[in-house]
Amino acid sequence: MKAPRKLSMPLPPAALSRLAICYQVALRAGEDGKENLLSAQLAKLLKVDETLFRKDMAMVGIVGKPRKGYPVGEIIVRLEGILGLSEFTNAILIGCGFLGHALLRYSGFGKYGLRITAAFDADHKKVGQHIGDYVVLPMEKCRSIIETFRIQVAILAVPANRVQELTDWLVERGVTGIWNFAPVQLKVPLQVVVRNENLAVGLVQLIHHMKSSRLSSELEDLDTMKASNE
Amino acid sequence: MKAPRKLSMPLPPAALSRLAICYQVALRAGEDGKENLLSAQLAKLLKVDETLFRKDMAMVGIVGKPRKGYPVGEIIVRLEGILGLSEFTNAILIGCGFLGHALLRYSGFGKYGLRITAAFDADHKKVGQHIGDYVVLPMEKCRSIIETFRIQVAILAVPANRVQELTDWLVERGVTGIWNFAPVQLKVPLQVVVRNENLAVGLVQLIHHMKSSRLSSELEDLDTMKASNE
DNA sequence: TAGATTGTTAATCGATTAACAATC
DNA sequence: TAGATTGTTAATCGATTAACAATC
Repeated sequence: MKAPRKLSMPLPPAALSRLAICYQVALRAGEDGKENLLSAQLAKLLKVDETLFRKDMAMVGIVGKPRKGYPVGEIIVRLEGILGLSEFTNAILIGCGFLGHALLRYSGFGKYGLRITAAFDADHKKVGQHIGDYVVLPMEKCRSIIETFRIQVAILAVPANRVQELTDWLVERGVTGIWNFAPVQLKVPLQVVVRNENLAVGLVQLIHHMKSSRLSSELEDLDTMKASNE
Repeated sequence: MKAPRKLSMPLPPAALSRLAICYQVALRAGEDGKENLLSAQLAKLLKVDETLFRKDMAMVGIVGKPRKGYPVGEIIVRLEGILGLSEFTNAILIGCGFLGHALLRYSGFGKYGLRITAAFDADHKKVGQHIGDYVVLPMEKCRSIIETFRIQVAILAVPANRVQELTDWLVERGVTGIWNFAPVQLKVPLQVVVRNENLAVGLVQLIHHMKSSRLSSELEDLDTMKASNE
């Protein structure tokens, strides 16, 4: 067996997202009482080739047994380590509009190592409002919270025209990770990591896939017609 | 010049998401009154190599002028065609919880060719509620709306344990595109296109990037220290 | 004209798949 | 043992980058 990669060695981004999904699937299978999963099953769910899936497992040091498959428990434990889910990361959320609401109410982040420490909004009408377990704080408090809790990550659910300015401010105050929900490409210094959650990209992909798959099935129909004429 | 690809020829997925982002950036630049953009500027925003960006432009038949750059107006018009944003797609939204709320309130989908025709919820307590321009309808109405408006796309913001069953039902009724916001890998027939908007994947990527970039900067520091000792 | 910038072809790189060996 | 399934090495494929030519 080849040595699995070290804990913090960066994983190829494509592999990383497959592993994140694999973790989800394994969690769910564990809840259903499954103890082992075959690479064929998992690969089908993830829509990847079986071989690729096995390579991913090998890469993170998860070993399966021929005829039994991969142990669900070990997938979960290993991936928690590799994906960095076992240590908590402190985050703040800024922007308590409808999207901010939804994010604050979503209880699933904890499972992925993210703890939302506080929620802020620049709109004083929103300050003081209760959202789930949170009370919306004014931006004036933001600085001290960042310092006190050593906040590393900011989740930005603010309007597109505010987000760059806000980002600059946060970066100056030491935030090194931005989870950006506005459809804007942020300019940040090299040491800051930005992840854009850009719904438009998803939407474009969906529509484009639909159009091109419709087209290709029409072409197949044509082929079939031709073939049946011959 | 090489011939640009035909309208519905499928684009490589990576290129597709770059183009979607490019479209966003161009829209914004247009609003700011910019008439041309240099490949260097755009590439920097998209965090890709300039050459790659130019290849993307060439692929969709957008031509720039040396020393002037690419015309913003043409980027917008061309990409609207290529990305399929000029024809409308009818969609329904199912699940009017906090996330569903946020999606219904978000007015930006129209710009990307998606029209949300109606919103549904299985919970009768939610039925009748007003959310933005919508009134929540009961699932019983879903079937007739799908037929009447020839709905192709369903946006699913329902709990994870319901989403597969709902998907099966929708697929039987002719829906061919699913925009899934639950963290579940859906099983669908081949002709159905699924796009998962999986926040966990984004979160894992963000955290992993932060950890590995922190690590690599520490390694650099070590290198610098070594170098200065020599 | 010279220089900046676009456009294209060739080289590289990394990710995926195919083929096969190892193991239960 | 035979057969199914995992694990690994080699081959392929596609995407990105480098080098350079074309153009304003």
